[in-house]
Amino acid sequence: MKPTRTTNQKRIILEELRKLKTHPTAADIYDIARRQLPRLSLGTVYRNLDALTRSGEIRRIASAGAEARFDGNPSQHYHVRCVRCGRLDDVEHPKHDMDLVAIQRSSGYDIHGFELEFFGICPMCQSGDNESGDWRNITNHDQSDHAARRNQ
Amino acid sequence: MKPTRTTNQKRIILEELRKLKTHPTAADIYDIARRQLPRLSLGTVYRNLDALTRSGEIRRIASAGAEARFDGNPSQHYHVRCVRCGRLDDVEHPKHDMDLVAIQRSSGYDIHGFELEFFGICPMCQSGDNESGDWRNITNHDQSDHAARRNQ
DNA sequence: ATATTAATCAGTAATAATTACTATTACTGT
DNA sequence: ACAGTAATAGTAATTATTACTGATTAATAT
Repeated sequence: MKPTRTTNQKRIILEELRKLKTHPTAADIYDIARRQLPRLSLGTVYRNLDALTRSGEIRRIASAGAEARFDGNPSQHYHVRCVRCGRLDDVEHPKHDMDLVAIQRSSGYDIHGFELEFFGICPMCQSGDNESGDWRNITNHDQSDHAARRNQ
Repeated sequence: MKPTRTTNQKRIILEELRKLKTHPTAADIYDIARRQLPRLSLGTVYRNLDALTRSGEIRRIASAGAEARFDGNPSQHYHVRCVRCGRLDDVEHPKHDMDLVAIQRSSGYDIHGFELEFFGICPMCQSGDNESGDWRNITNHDQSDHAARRNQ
């Protein structure tokens, strides 16, 4: 019912995202995929990332107010985010067995799943120069760092 | 070292947020607080919500690409989000004891805490008209619903 | 109480991420 | 080959959030 053509653009976006161990933004993927598709448009990247997320082939990772990150590995696993620089890593998953049924009962929601994200200071920032205090107890990037990462 | 004055604006923003059981956006709080402070500026709302979040008096709730939500209850508890309409509720917390030390060891991060968010379809959307399929397995609002909620 | 002064504010402009729009391109089925 | 339509590139628009500037105002010391 939902038409879904496998276009070159979609295929390459998915391939490139799967190659990465990191969790890039839409703009990151745009930069990378454009090496193979010079005429690629950013809108196409967003559209395909949405479609791939909806079909469950990738995951869209929630983050506070900042840009969305994408994860080529759709299987259940968790993340750690650095509250200083915004870095996002996978985490060895302790395999938590949430009682989704109980939550379903108490909330009335039809529960599909859950997201678990740890936050703290990454190794680089621990040993680092970044003198600024904590920023948004739940995440968010240091503007300058982020800009730097993006413009390199 | 961090100067923090108790202004009328900050006090009322905090009071109003605490009164609410819901998890409003900055714009929602702006609308509400303006009933007492007609000259209030949206920038002031953002600035104070940031400050309150940093001081730990409130919580900022993240979601990918969507607006930030704020929670007047800073104590540890979890949320459910409706993937159709974006509604966000508190959840009876099963009191999970995460082994933060283990994650700290395996990740190298200095872990401060974690976020746990469930997602699914809220009661209203279950019994509802909303025919659109799932939208972003991790959150995000149905535009029209959201606009409607906002403009009422 | 009053003056001082630096934090905060209102108002507005700017930024950044994302989405919407439109004419064109390229699959797909006949 | 051709019609029909999904998807695209390019661009404009929208939305949330942040930055800036001159005016206020809460805290502090007189």
